Amino acid sequence: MDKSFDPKQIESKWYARWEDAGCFKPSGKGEPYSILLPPPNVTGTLHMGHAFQQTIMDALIRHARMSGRNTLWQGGTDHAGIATQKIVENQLAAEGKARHDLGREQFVERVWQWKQESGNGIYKQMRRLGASVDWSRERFTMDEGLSAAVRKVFVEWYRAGLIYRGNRLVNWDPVLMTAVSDLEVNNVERDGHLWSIRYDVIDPQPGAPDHVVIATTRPETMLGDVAVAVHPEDERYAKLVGKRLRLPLTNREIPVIADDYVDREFGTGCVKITPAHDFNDYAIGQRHKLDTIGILTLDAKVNDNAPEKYRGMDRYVARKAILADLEAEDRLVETKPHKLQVPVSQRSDAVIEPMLTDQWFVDLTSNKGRTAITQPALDAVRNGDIKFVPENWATTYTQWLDNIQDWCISRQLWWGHRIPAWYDEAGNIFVGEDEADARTHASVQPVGALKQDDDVLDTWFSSALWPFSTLGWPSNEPVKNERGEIVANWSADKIFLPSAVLVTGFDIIFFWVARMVMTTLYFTKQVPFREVYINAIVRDAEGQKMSKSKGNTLDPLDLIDGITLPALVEKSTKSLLIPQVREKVEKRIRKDYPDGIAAIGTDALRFTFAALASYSRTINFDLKRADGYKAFCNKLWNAARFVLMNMKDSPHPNPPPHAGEGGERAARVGGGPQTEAERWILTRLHATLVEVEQHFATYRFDHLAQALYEFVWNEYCDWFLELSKPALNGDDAEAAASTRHTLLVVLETALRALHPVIPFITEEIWQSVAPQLGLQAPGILDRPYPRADEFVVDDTASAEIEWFKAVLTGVRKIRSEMNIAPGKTIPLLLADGDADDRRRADKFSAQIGFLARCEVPRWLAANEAEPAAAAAIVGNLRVLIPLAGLIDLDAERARLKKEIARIEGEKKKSEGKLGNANFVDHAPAEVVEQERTRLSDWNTQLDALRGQVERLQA
RNA sequence: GGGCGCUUAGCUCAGCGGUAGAGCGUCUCCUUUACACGGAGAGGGUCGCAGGUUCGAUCCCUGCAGCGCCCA
Repeated sequence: MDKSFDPKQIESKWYARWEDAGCFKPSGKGEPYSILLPPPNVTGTLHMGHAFQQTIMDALIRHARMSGRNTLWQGGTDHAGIATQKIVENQLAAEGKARHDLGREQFVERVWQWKQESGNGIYKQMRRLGASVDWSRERFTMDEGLSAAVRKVFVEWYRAGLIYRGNRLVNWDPVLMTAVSDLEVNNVERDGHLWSIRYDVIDPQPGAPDHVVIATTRPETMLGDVAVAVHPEDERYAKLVGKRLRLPLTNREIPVIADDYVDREFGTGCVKITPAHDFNDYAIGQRHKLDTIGILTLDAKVNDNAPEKYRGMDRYVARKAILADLEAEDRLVETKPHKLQVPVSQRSDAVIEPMLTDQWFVDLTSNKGRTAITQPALDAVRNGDIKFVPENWATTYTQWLDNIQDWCISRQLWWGHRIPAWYDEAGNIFVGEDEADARTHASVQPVGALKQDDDVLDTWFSSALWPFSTLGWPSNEPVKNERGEIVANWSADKIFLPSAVLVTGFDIIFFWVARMVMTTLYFTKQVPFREVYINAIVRDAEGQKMSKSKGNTLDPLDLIDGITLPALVEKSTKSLLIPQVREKVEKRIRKDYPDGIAAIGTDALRFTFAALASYSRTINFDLKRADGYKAFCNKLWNAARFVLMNMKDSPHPNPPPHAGEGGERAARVGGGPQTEAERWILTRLHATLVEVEQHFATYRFDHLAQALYEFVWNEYCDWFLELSKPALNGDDAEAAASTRHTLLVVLETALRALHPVIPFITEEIWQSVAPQLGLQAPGILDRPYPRADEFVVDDTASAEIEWFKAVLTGVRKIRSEMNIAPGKTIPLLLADGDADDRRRADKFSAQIGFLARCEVPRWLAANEAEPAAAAAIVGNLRVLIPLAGLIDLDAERARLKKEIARIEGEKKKSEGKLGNANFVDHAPAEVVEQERTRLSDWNTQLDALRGQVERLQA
């Protein structure tokens, strides 16, 4: 093995070998355990969030696989309707073409081509991350099988009366020219104005107002006004209710109505009502049975319902014209600055226009829809069939479902699942798997030819079916891909439903999680998953959201492979079009990464993600932490080097010295480990594995990572490896052989325990370690995940080693604080102490000498004069380092006094507690007892320290 | 407006009723035969503020302040 760990060399080879050997396919044995991969969009490349999420999932699935479960983690991607269509449209635009120039068929063909390239990029990235997904069952939301599932669901729900078509107000993106989900609309605060406009009353009554003043942020919509509303209890306008107003510019007559939706405090208390272009107004319009007058075209220009002079104007141009005309008529009473919430499309940044259009909806709110779909989805979480982790996300889920609207599922796009509905020339609707099926189920005789609906379904409609469509539903036959390979077989694969856990971001609880629950419950009568682990959102080290325009994004591959500063600047700025932004981003990158990014490798990146994955809802990704875990990988690597260097050089060099098959079993049978150090490290291994198992069960990857980190570094490397050195080189051949074996056993076990988090390095090292133990398995994946109960707990041995560590630490402290050169061998005297101390000192004398760099410790004879010395206190034992030529008397006195002061403080605290009758009476007995023990320990130490100071005064 | 969360060492974060922790950074010493991506040690925190519950509060409760997210 090389002297230091080089991720590049080892990562390249293992993934392909694992995949070729079929390691990621279900074993067919054991209890099923599956994880649903949130299918990445084919549009993109993987970002830090994906890398984080996939690390978590991969750790879980590898753990389950090694634990003997029949695991399935199926690979796949999502067609991402709008986003993908937009990308290809942009490509066309660069060629000076629009999608209509190609026509639907050719355009879709072109998207498929692009999907092929892009999807492969994602798969490559996932492989670099080590994600152990089963690629042989790769699915795509638009492949034939999944499309069949979409048609089936649509048709069944339609025939069950749960899908309907209606002319309703929807969020319309006038740039992309499609409806979008309310979840894809951001309300952004913008600076605008509030205009007050005077509408005159027709035939005013004496004593009653002859006009009203309405306030609006969108004056152009007045062309579609159908009423003015006031609050029913507003006395100012009581006499006007039922009167008619003259709508300026159009001369239309509109009524004054009363509705308690109106906020009397806002503006003048009069609200113009435009049902065709505002959601609240639409609701009022429905209540009062008002007309709707749409005044905008689908690309947000004024249409023919408006006076001729405004027709064809863009909505904002029209606004200016209208304000000017109102001003000219002296109807503009006031203009003042106003902050308002503007709905902006996440997809195009265009301002959303509420628009009355014909769309398809899933009924989630009528009695029928609620009973069939919404309520079961709520119940599944409320009754615990599905658990959220952390559990407070269940609140988010249930509150959203409690206030849900019908789901608009149609999109005016070309890329997606075409809606399986046909219209005849009379406008009748025919729904079916295909045209023939639609005709078969027709309730009326079609008039003329049938024409299929032009629209496609919301992408989430197909994603919602992912839990079962990927397993082959609804086909009863094995499903094949275009290469003729079987990718799913519902009758056999349904054992993987429900999946064990869904790992996903909180931002798609509504989009995806809730909808999967709805569809899966409805069509399979099962929950899609038992648990939902909501992973944190990855932010930069300062907690800022990662965004390209801020220049704080990180590409996981750049962390893995490293990148130079110029390359990083180039790649981060090339897609930025605005020079100022580009400059800002470049500046930031030069400041944050003056030397570029050093390669840390996949394993260190994954370990970092794990270490950061607490229940917190964001993680701030700190490169410095990643560096620390790179060092951990190197530590592990070198520990393995040490172990292997110390193995004897022969074909079966280290047969287990104790009978038994597997290494870990050998450690506890037969002669058993010969030294206490071995029994101690095996005890620590047991404790670590107990912890690890809990942390897997509770998704506390941070604790999991820390437990393994501490075991490997602070126990195995810092102590066991060091303790093994004297044993390996000592006279006791049996102890040396046993130690050699235990070094291997613990290392091999630690590698397996770590494998789910850091797969590459553990496999690489394992390949060298396994032959030493005579293990026959081809790779670490074929080995079982270690279990705590395979290792014997020996508390006696642990106590011995803890004593040893205390002695050694005491000596080291003195050496360091007294500036004794680390290389210098010093004499060591032992004084006081009890029989145990004598026994232990005798037993560990060689190790103490070796690790403390001292002569063999010698007990002070009963009547021997004690030399001036620095002392480490271990219980009743004093470990003395004679001062002569080594230590400054004053420095040692100062050191002791400082220590005395510290312990006096602790003692006082203890005495305070025990002197408090309330504490002694009320606190649990064991707490009081513990406090008494502590006090007694403080006293022992103080006595020894004070005695030592006195001796030095003499 | 409704809901959720956060505030602990210089930085990034654990802990959550009984002796305040980790990684990185800082300081000192050391190129000791696994590792300088290392070793040995040190320093560093009135756990946001104010009340309350309790024998005891960083931890539970209430209020306040600041920060953030989601929904309307």
